[in-house]
Amino acid sequence: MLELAILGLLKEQPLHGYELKKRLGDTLGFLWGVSYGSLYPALRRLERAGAIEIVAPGSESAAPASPSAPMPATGSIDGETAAARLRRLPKPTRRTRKQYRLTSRGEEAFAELLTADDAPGADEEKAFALKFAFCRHLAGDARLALLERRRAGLSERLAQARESTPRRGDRYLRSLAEHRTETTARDLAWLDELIAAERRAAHPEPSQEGATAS
Amino acid sequence: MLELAILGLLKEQPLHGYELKKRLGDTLGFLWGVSYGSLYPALRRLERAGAIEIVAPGSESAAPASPSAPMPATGSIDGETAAARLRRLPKPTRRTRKQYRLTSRGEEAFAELLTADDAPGADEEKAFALKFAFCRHLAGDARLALLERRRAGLSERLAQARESTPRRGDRYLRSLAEHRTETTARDLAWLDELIAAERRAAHPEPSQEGATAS
DNA sequence: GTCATCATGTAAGCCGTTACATGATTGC
DNA sequence: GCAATCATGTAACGGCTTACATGATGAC
Repeated sequence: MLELAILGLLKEQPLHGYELKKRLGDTLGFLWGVSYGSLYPALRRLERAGAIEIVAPGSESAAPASPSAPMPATGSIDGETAAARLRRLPKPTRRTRKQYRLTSRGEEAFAELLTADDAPGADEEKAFALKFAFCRHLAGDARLALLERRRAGLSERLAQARESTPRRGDRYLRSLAEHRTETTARDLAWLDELIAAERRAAHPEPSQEGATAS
Repeated sequence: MLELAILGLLKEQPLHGYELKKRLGDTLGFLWGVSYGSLYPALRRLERAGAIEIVAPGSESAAPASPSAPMPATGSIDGETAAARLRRLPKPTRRTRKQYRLTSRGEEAFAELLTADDAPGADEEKAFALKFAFCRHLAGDARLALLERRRAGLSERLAQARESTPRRGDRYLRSLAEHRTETTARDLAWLDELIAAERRAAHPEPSQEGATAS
């Protein structure tokens, strides 16, 4: 899971650990928080596995123009602090940091992780969310497969819930189960929309008028 | 977490590990699956801590009439198998099993776990769901406090999401974030209903007609 | 006597966490 | 020089999983 996230972010641009952690919390933050204690070991694992490599420290200036956030996006900071922050712009010449870049092996690994359907149970939720967050890197059919696999899982869960839920337990437990069932149903509806959109994108506008058959 | 679930189930009736696991998957199954590898060690921990104790093997027949599922609830089993299953009814005289029962220390521990507000982050979701599932054992005000703590957490999360979500990322990431925001909003609405219901139950029908002031 | 089920447990490992230790760079 | 921030790492531990090992009981 963590490795998928790392590879996904590094695919966009080379980063060092510290920055990586910030991005992780920044763009995928709503999924989960990563700590250095797991991030750095993960980076070393990935490096040993040949999925990522350290960018030669000399080629730092060769990096392409930063694709996002040229300004620090001053959120709720008072003017003074913001000004101070602008004054000490990073001046990107830190020597000790290790910039990592995805290798071609890493690209493969990323694609595999993104395509693999991991065993059900466990974090299914998070696993799907993470894959979905990166699914722009998938081909149309693979993306559709991902969505439909998830759809199948949710659908089964919903069926089970509908079958065994309503009776058992006290009023709180029932309310909880009911709420969860509703949530699952909504997730399913969301997925259906996504799938429909993908289908539309795949073969655009096959019917101008007339037959609406399957 | 696991300990709370165990104590909660044992509060209702004495059970042995194997049965406990079944109940866990049965009534709380939608929360998570427990394996023997964690269940049995947990039972030993709880026993050593004095929260539960083994029921004297002689007093087995003293158990009250089984409160639920007098029939095995034959789901999708063909007639033959079902009949066979009925024929070999448990005849509850297994010698090797260890029936556990909650002690008064266990009652206290359960109450504490149910009342404690565990540090944010982590599984917040599951932690709340579990507590809520057992919240019939709480006094009205404590239950209200639980709901309101959760409400506060969700509310903050929603605010954060609304602030930082909409811009960043590609269309998939945005769709995901949006869907999650909606889900959070619905969770919040659900909680509001629950809280309102609790309030109504606490001081019932203060207004017959006229003033609807706060 | 053999198989399925009931029942309890241990060992190894995964995946992450917190807390701690260290050091470079920069602003003041 | 001092503090804040940037940056990397290690150690210890937590909680849970899978896989394995063991054995009692009852149906046939």
